[in-house]
Amino acid sequence: MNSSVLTAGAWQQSEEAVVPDHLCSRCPRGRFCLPLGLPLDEAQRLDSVMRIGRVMQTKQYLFHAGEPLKALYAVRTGAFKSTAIDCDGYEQVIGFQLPSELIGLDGVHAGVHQCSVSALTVSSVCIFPYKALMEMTSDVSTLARQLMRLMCKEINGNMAVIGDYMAEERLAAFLLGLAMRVHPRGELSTRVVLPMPRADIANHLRIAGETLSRVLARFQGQGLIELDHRVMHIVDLDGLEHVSRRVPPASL
Amino acid sequence: MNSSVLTAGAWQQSEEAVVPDHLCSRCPRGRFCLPLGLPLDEAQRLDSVMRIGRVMQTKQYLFHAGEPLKALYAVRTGAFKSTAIDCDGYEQVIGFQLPSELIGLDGVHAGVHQCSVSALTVSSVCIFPYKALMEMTSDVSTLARQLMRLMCKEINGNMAVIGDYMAEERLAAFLLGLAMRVHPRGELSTRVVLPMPRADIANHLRIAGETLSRVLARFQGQGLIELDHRVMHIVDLDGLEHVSRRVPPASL
DNA sequence: TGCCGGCTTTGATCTGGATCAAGAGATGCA
DNA sequence: TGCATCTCTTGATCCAGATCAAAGCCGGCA
Repeated sequence: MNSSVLTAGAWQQSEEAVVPDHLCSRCPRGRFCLPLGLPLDEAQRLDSVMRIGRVMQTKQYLFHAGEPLKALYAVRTGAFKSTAIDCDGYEQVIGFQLPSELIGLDGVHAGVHQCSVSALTVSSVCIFPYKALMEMTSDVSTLARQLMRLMCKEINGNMAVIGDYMAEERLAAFLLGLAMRVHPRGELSTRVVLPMPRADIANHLRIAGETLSRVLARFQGQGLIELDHRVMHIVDLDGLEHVSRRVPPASL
Repeated sequence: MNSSVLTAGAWQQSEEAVVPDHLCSRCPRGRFCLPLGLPLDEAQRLDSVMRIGRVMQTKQYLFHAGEPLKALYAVRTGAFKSTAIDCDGYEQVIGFQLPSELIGLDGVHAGVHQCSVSALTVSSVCIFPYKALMEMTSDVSTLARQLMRLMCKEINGNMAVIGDYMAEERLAAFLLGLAMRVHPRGELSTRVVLPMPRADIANHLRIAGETLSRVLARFQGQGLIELDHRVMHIVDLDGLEHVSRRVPPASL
């Protein structure tokens, strides 16, 4: 066993970390990733299925919409965005995936991916070949339940984008959501590195880039956040939560 | 067997019809209602479970949000609306239910209804006590699959309300959706009686009542529809579809 | 028959956010 | 090191739709 110990945040975002070993049952993220809730012996069965993906460069695609579902992926390091093409041919940013989050559920229903997923920064993933995973679920019912749970979460997760909230509410909810997800299942972190460009955030929230920029400036003026390029500090958590109050929590 | 024969539209909307008998396996709507796709012998098993509800008066509630799920309901005659209360205490119209459509799926997940459902006109329903229904699904797998199908449909059905479509697109999609649903699974009917007041439509589509009124006027001016109070004729189907083109079909 | 209270339409004005336009930092590359 | 490009911010203007306000219109009821 590798003796290096990871601190809670060591593997998050841009701070690359050496993973102690390549087993779900030993992974420091494991408690919050696909093996969440699995008893140790079942988590160990995941080890035999999981493979480590090659390092992915910025803008490199994990898969494209229309391709058959071959595997599910868990983000190991970095960040991804999933996009779809709308009926007028414009790209829609469906969502972002941070470390320990699952990618590929969009392809489960039809067996074909509905979105394209690309890396926002240098990133890496764990690969769970879908066929092998499904074979496991038949006798590991906890895993099946966990997959269902993650699907529901995915469905709910996009609630903030829908509804007719205004730009401030959407953005506040989005920033809080990110802050919650940086430490998965841990408490909210007040320092967040935004791994995506402004344009992607604006697209995802369905507001113009200019509006995003202005609302961010307003939030800073109101002392809700401090922002230096991609690095955000949440200064007034309660204030930010109050702005987003109308948007349902949408997270689990 | 009752010898009276119903024409395709006889039971729809305000035209009250005598139902030949009170069995799912004999019901003229059955082909498009809960028993859809069930082999005859399994449809007959539904008969033993189904009960006929009393006539419901306008504005009378079928159930309220927060009440435990006791039964699923199929609309027999009339129309219903389902509503929820948002975080500011305002009523949100979630959707409308027309004859042969199922009511109560909102309570399946939590065992407690998430919406309140009330009659828009004098209406009647078929009642399927949930417990008995669930006991059936365990050995009638077709029924379980049908229930899943209807749930997915319900989830998809509200897609038009989300997304950032403009008032014209939303409304065109809504009117087309109604026209499709009046003859369930049959072809679209060009004459539709809107069973709900304008205010409910506006609330559901998240536009102001005044905007709704103006867009309806515009549609008439453009020769897309003709409208006399609650009675709508679709004049230019292709035109209406073109206006709604950006909104995903959302129906099955 | 005439009045009252819901609905629905129509008009005037206001506003959040989009769009257009231009400048200011960053970042990359030769 | 300097130019080109991309990203982000800031300012000006425009527009869809909300809001405010005031009629019509209809059905119910005394």
